[in-house]
Amino acid sequence: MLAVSQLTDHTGFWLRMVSNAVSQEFARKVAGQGVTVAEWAFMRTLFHQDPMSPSALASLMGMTKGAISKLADRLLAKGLIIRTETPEDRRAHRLSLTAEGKAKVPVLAALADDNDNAYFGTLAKEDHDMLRRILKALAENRGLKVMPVD
Amino acid sequence: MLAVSQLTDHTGFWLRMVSNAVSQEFARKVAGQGVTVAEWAFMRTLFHQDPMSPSALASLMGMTKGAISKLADRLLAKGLIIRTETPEDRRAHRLSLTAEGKAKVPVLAALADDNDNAYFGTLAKEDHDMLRRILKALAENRGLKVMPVD
DNA sequence: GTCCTATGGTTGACTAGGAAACTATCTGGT
DNA sequence: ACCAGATAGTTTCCTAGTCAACCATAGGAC
Repeated sequence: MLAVSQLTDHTGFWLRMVSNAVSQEFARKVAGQGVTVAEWAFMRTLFHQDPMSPSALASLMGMTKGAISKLADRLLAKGLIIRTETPEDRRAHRLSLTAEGKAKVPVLAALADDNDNAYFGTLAKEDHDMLRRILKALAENRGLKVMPVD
Repeated sequence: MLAVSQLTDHTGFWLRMVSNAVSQEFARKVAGQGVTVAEWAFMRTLFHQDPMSPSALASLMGMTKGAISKLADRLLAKGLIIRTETPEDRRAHRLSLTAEGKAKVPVLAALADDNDNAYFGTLAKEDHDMLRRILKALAENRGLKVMPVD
């Protein structure tokens, strides 16, 4: 059959379009603070449990340990985290925010709040609630639990 | 202020989570047909207007001309498109689907339909309609018009 | 007709991630 | 005690984008 559906027939198309716009705008905002979105996700995760091992980070962030290793290198170079060895297990490392890193998290969190508001604050409250409810249901349906970083 | 909002407080978080899951699942499906999502978007665009210049593709797909140039190289290597010079303007090229490329589009389009259905077909009709309406409104609010490829 | 600039496309340097190979260390079975 | 996996991280190679420099050609000003 040669019938090719329109792109805009797909709900996934609109979802992706809006999601990309929200993410790209956020990326621009955090870039103003000298960090990438992945770096922000890393710092936020550490902020809530500090210290943490690279592999725990990888699992929470849905990234490979290779990616985490390099991400940690960059944050280290920026002075936002420190990496220490553990005496109990000489293979393991512990990652921890520096004072500078800790101080940056609330600033970035405020940008995240702003960004969400800028996009979804324009919706009527009932539409916003509806949207959240449906998205959450879709996520739970699928058993999604990993942080969306990319 | 040290209050750092929860990740899950943000609608953008849920949006990204679902959007990524839908896209990654689709990427897996088209990979089974030997193409990437970007290649599919390229072919679909060409299918609806053939031939087309690389720069027109770039503009429609929201990618740089550099990316389109390399994408075209890959599709060329796979025998899915051809690249011809134009006599009127010796700088310009024209890209066109091969017979094989043309034949592949409906197959891939069916996968896109399947994927959308698999995710959103589970919603109650009124929820699905609501979701589409809200997403479209958000997109139009922001004047979004570029195809979300990434 | 000759420049000067705009345009179409390609290429190279760079970024960020995944997959898999690799190194070091730990742990459990014997 | 030893060795065979298992586990923690790093590194290398690959892919797929962007950005900016580049080359070729077109087209207009004069």
